[in-house]
Amino acid sequence: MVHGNPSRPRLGDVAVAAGVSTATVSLVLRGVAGPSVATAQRVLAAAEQLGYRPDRAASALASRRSRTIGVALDLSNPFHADLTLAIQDAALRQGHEVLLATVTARQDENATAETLLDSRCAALILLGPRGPVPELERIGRQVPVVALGRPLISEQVGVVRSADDTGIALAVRHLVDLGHRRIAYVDGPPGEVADIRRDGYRRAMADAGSSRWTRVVPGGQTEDDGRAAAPAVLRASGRSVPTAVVAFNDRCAVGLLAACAEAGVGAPADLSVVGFDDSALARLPQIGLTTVAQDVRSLGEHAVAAAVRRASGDGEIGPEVVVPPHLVVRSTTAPPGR
Amino acid sequence: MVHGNPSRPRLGDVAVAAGVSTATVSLVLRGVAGPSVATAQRVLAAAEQLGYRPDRAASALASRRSRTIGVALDLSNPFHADLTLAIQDAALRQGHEVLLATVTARQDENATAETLLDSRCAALILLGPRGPVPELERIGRQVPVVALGRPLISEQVGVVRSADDTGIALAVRHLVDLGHRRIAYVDGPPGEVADIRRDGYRRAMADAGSSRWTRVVPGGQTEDDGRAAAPAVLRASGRSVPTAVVAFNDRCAVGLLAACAEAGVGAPADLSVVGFDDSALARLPQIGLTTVAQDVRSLGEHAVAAAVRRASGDGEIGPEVVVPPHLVVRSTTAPPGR
DNA sequence: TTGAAAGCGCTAACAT
DNA sequence: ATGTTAGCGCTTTCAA
Repeated sequence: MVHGNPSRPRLGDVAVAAGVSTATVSLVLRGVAGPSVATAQRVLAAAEQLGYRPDRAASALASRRSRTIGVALDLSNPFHADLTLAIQDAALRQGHEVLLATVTARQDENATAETLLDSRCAALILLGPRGPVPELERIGRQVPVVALGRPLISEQVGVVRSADDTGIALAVRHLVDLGHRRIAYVDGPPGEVADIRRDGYRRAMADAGSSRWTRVVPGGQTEDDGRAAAPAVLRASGRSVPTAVVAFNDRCAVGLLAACAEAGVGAPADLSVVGFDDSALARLPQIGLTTVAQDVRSLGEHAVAAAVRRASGDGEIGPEVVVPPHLVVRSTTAPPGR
Repeated sequence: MVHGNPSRPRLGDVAVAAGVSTATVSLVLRGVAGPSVATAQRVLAAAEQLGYRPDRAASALASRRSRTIGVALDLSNPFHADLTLAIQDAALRQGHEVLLATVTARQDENATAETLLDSRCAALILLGPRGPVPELERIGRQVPVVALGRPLISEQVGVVRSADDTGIALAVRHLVDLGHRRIAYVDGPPGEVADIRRDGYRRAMADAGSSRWTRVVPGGQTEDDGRAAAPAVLRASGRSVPTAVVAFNDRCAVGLLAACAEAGVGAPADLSVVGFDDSALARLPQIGLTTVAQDVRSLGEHAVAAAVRRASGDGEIGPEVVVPPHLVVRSTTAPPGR
């Protein structure tokens, strides 16, 4: 880059301006005890006046650490946007910067993590990582890693997640309270998250005394998956058709809703539908999806805290953090018709 | 970070393994001519075998440049997600990495750009930057900057954008063809983009011979803004009520649609609505918004190309790139009722 | 074709 | 309380 970066001021420039050594400037700027108040003020003034900004790359190189937290997300997932915003906020409040990298068809989870690694992030937060555990552990051996939203047991990887089973139970209980008995569940993509939610569904149904009627329909995590699940949900006749459905997540629920509407099955008149995440999607007036809301703020806060704790190596690494979700009732649920 | 980063292999390690100097390894790995094919192969093999990955920070520090493109986006804007995905793809194809940073309530455009700058990005792509031009130029003096989606004239800032006026004209023409005459426009937030789209609306109306009836209603760029615009759109009685509306963007259109529906005004039966962007929002079956689609792929490609060109300093910087949009007709437009 | 050596901008002992 | 002096991992002249 021949580009005209009029070489921004460096530590040395500040040192000269303040009439001290670079070491002193470094100490002052990092708030390390030592320099006298007088020099500190001179240095601060000089830095301010020159518009000095430390070079993270150089700093990271020299100190073998950084205050940058890398986040790997899937931009096509609206819920990830919410999570990331929360993480960014929490990180800023805790004095850290955030760098994002997105998973795409061309750049898988691994490559995304590597990109972040190459930029010397102090720690990585992976949103809903789907790759094999050994893979995650491999990354975890190179840098502190926190998996957000995926339950897994590993020394190498920190975990922050919502209580998915509780969340599904809230949804089922809500439907049961409305009078529903035949409540189906549209499954998610293979993985621990789907396992927990599915189990949560089965247990909640059993707890509600409705264990005789359960139905798990194959689904997925995108709108298309939800759409594809519709026939299986609506199939069968008479009393065997569900009056309500809990979907793996909001996107899935939205696809399901669309397909049902096309089939002449309206929500909540003919079918109650509950989603999971409370993403921006669910909040759209046109959708108005009753859904299990994950506490995004708390998840972000804990994820950053865990990442920082692991990165600084002090204190206990601590067990996984499980955040309770809550139900948000909107307009896709109602008492069963007839 | 005391963390157990088992110090990944360094250039020196590869050099030792291959029995050459670090200088040679550096040359080979960067594909610089010089080393013989034989040494090159040995080096490549050694690097591969050790799982060597260059340290971007060190590399950037030493070479005073990087192959990382920083993108500043607003995660709460679904269209930005689409754009970013396209940019990521294009960058990868052109051999560059992408780092993202999001604008939030706490971290404004400026701070976001600085974060990216601190990580030594070779260039910045700002998605729909809203800050004052001098501000952008200040950043542009420090690093090559490309503004995506905002028309502005400046030596310091490259511009890649859609032909917004043409886009609006497509929308108006579509409505006119359907038989609409009273077509209103819901404005966007203050700025060049809104100016161009508004002018496009006025011109298109004039071209359609409908210049006598025009109406520009204050709006904005979020769902709430669209929602707030509804009363003004629906106000007035008799023949003075519009039969169709073009909104500044999809989010605005979606909010407007919701408010209209609540007021008993259905689309497209009572009112046709056209959005702008063709974001994921518009594609939702529940929304099915007729909208002006920006060519995301092309915009991303050009933005990256412009950023790289500016960063490498070779070739002409070139004028702004304007990409033609096209109309996507879905289900919120139809001939006027009655 | 290859290697030696001097930095890039910063941090971190170790001196003073 | 402050300065000196090595590096961090890489690139890049300049010599060989």
